[in-house]
Amino acid sequence: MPRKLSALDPQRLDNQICFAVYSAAHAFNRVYKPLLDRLGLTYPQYLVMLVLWERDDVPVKDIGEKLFLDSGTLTPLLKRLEAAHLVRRTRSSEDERQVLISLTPQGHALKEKARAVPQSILAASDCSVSELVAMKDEIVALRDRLNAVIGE
Amino acid sequence: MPRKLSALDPQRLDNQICFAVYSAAHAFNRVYKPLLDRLGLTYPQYLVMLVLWERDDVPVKDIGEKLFLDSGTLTPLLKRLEAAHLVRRTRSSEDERQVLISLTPQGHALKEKARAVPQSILAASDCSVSELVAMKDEIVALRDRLNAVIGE
DNA sequence: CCGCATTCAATTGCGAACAATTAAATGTGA
DNA sequence: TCACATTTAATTGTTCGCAATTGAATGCGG
Repeated sequence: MPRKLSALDPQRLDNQICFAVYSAAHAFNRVYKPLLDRLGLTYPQYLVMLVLWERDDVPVKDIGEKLFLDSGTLTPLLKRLEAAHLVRRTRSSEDERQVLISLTPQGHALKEKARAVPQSILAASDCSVSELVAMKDEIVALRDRLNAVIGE
Repeated sequence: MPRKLSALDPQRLDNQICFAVYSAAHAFNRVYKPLLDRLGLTYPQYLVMLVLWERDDVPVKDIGEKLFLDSGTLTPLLKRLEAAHLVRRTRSSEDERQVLISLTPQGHALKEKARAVPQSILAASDCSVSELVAMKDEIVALRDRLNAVIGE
């Protein structure tokens, strides 16, 4: 009978990388919360703003592809950003199916106020930049392998 | 003016480890979905079952500490597991404030049916066990450092 | 023993996340 | 041109996740 096999038991919570990732995501969320509260954003809203700060006037679909989110998540989220006067939602005239998301002046201005956020996160990570970059690349590679098997 | 600094821009989406973790968590969720559907569980419910398969008759608080979740999340989730006849919820007689969660026979039996899940995830990860263990340990260490700064 | 803080679960309200469906616009083939 | 499939958002319904509050049980100091 196994006695000290717990360190190898694949059915054990602490041996599962998925739980490590899951709980790390929540930990990030909790660290971000007070920083983003000051900006009036939730974390997913912050991600959308990051996308828009890189490229403005983007269809909902493109945002979804960048963030791996669908319209069921994005539509209400974008309506809240619109209600907060950070973005505008306009039907494309070329393709009436698309809704283009563009930044308002307030949305643009928020980028400056958000500049300190990544530094705060880096500090909370208590880790060198190079270590974080290496981890990030590994996690992204894992994510992409997982996403690859979704469509069989 | 910066031209090719995007690889260093800390405000760029793809440079943020938090987004890597966030999107990897969702990717795991999508891979788990079809596997857990067969067990009639969601991913957070599966995590609770993993805890209970390790130790039965646990107060809600202990489950919350293991999974970093609070009663606002766990109470309704546990009620759904109870409705599915996988767990029982009983007030502790020693301390009437506590609700003890115990497995039903069906709940116990589900552990066998769930045995194949970690292997499927490993296969989807397309990665050696030792690599995954190393990544897991790094991510857990990062998570614990993040959680450490929450309470200042 | 009593008053009071603490602990624990439950509740309420809001914002994701996603499956499934709907509806409108567009593209394509006969 | 017209039937039909595809694309794109929006909608509906269920489940998380958490902040804030509530209420009951417990523990502690005086």
